[in-house]
Amino acid sequence: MKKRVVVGLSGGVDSSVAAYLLKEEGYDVIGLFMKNWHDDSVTISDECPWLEDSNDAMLVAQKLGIPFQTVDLSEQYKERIVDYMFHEYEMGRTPNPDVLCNREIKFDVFMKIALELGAHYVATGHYCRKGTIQKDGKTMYRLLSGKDGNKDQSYFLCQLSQEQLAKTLFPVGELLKPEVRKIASEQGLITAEKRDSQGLCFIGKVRLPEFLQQQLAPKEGLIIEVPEDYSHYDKAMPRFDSEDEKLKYLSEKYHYHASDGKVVGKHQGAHYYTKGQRKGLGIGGTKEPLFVIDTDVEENVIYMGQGKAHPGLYRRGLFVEKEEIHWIREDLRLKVDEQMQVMARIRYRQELQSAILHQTVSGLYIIFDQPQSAITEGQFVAWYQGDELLGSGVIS
RNA sequence: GACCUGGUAGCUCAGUUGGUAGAGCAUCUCCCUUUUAAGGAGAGGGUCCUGGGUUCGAGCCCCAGCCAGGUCA
Repeated sequence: MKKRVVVGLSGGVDSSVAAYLLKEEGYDVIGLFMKNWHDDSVTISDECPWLEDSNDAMLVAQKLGIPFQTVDLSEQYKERIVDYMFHEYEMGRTPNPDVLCNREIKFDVFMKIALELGAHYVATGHYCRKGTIQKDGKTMYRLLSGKDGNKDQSYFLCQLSQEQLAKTLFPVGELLKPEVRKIASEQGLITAEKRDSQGLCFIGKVRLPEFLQQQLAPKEGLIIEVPEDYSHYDKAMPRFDSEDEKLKYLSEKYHYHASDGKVVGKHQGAHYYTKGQRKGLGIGGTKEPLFVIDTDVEENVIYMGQGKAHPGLYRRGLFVEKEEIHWIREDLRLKVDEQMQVMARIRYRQELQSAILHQTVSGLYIIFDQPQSAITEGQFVAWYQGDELLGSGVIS
């Protein structure tokens, strides 16, 4: 009896090839396209993207001779992703909807539908790999980075669980992008030359402030430039009575006040902006570019610092609340006071950075060897050892 | 009131001994990228405060005025 796999066909080349490879391996493959969003008014691209994508997905399924269906998950998307997104921005944080999309939609709602269709596995076109390891007689699943270092998408799957991983296949993870395109081309798949998708996975490219204005009303506020020699930056590292105090100190955020700098302009809402941001503030006249170093949605003030090297941009550490700590490798979960040497990233495609995890009663501190630029609340930090993504959490 | 300094792209400024203007930042576009950022490349943009004058020719010299900042009574 052939094992059944439901492939999430997105209408792109990666999932197309994933479906092809599974079929070649002898699986009973079903193609399923999910529609997540149908409000085209906020997208930048001219045509209606999902219609074209679903059509391409269908043509690929036809070409491969596999059954094809479309499911409309836009309800669940709105509840679990879009609402969360607005809420996070409203609080002045910067969410990562695509990480949530995988945890909540593709590998939850979608996966359940697949299982109802009798599937043993769900497969996607993600560039990452799954491994297994036997431990105490149990099989543990490992999430490994894609072989194509340039396309590695393990970060987007950093919130998956063992249960989700158990039922998942990543057929293109061992391939490089050019190889995927070559296979698609050889098989005459219509998506072979199609551009890689970009932007939010469910909407595509949007102008963020415009998109957010649907629910977050503009309100004018001040932009303040904080000088490089702001008094709190060059404080000498104090002595600490305990390890906890030191961790706290290293991950502490700066708390600015309007009097800490000079007014350089106005903005239309602090919740439209994120730390590290350079474009879109419209303030010129400086020698070096201005970067957002903090946003205060309570006071509706944006703080900026001049130059890539501004001290306000950098911090040695960050904190993840206890209930936000997620271990894919549950067996490696740290106990209070334990530490672990890892490589970590605080956003997609950031080069991995050497860091040490410190588990405390209240949560997990991550202290980097090198100060990191624009550590941003709401984004996910993911930690690795070698190829393997061990766990992740929301930066608080 | 007198004197001084300055008024050049959206902003901050540079412009050599007079030969019809430049840099950074901002903006826009493209590239990169299934988050938000960042990063890379390119483009657009100027009645050189106004009015006279000198000169073959003035942003640069002269005169008057206007505006801004400062100094002195």
